[in-house]
Amino acid sequence: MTGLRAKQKANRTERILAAATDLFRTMGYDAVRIEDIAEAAEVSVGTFYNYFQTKGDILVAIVSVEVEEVLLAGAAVVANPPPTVSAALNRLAEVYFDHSVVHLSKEMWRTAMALSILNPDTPFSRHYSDLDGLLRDQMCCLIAALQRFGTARPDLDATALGEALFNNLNMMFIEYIKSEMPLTALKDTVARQNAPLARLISVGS
Amino acid sequence: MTGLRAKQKANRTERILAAATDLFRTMGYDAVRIEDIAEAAEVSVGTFYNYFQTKGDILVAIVSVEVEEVLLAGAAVVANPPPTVSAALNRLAEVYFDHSVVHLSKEMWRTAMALSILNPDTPFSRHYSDLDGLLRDQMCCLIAALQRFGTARPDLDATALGEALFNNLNMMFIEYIKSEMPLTALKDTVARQNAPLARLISVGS
DNA sequence: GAAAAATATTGAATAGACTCAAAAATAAAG
DNA sequence: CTTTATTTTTGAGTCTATTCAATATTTTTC
Repeated sequence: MTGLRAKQKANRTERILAAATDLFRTMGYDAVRIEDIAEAAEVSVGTFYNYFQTKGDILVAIVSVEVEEVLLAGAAVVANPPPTVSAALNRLAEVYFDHSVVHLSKEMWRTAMALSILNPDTPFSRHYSDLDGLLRDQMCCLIAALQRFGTARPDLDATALGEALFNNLNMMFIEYIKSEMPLTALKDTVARQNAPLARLISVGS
Repeated sequence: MTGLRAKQKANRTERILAAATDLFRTMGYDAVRIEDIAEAAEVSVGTFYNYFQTKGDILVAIVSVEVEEVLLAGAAVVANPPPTVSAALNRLAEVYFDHSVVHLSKEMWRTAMALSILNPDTPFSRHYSDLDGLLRDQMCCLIAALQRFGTARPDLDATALGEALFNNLNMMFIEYIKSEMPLTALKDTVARQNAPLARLISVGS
């Protein structure tokens, strides 16, 4: 694994990823041609396709890196949740949304999500879906944690609730990237949607 | 408006739609070229683009027709809901899913959903989003109806709940079309997710 | 009904994602 | 170090969605 080939392969993967990330961010996904990425990475078009199956593949790879960060940020919330159900749900949503929006434009998110639906069997799409699954699990863990802390009613299926709550977040995020909606409106809407559920889930409703 | 032009336009729209529907269903969306559709509709490629902005546009148009049927089927459930919250939620989900699956393959759904995310400003995408909004409203109406019937607790924000419940359905449907999951598994999963919420929403939980 | 204006059709041309057979680079064998 | 085998790179070529200037059709005007 220390052969010349392995080193060059790693190096090229990095160069292509870096070039694509930079170009996507500055010019937007659509405006970037494979030829541009290849040129910036000092590689031929054919080689690009040796490293990534499609143009979308590399975007999903880039987006996956972000989702991993979101996951990390979410773990902090789950480890130390706010004292009420409502605050906890809204806090996790806020952390998710805030982190999702730092490095990636709505266009990039739209494209990545669309491609992960369109082409679910590509390796990077699968990875993306896996990460999504982990986020969902995180929401379930949050509910379970709230139950352990005595904040949420213990007689409820934490998994079922977490899944539904996360799916709502996810769908609202899609709504957000599809529209001109500002981030604050997204958060407000989700908070409004979470409110009655939080009340019902709380101990002593 | 009864001019020759208007008649021909209507006729051509119909021919193109019919040709595309048939070809998409028999060969799958990807395998069909615009040229094929144009030929089958006895029209030139250029004319196709006079009637539909993109290849995806015509698919979204076809899918929208289905969504309109789903909407109609859902209205029947809302007008006459089952006697428990749980049964009502699951009934609506079942009606949605069953109708969605009759005429359209998973590939067609994947493509249509992906395109409506990717390209939200195209006229047909907007129409599709509007229909989605109506479905969401329908779920809200169902909750409100259950409240009127005394089945569901009246002290809850029916809109917020309906939105969240619908978004969960929608996200699970995306999961379904992305995977090999059979329809029964989709229904079971949604039923499991709805269960705790239904219990909480019901009068006298 | 002929001429002018408005609208629609057409298919050859464009652009860009993706492929693939030949060439080059690396590794393994002797 | 050569020779052979394996892996990788390469870019010209393919395929298709999409465009657009020329052509044709329909409508309007007189």
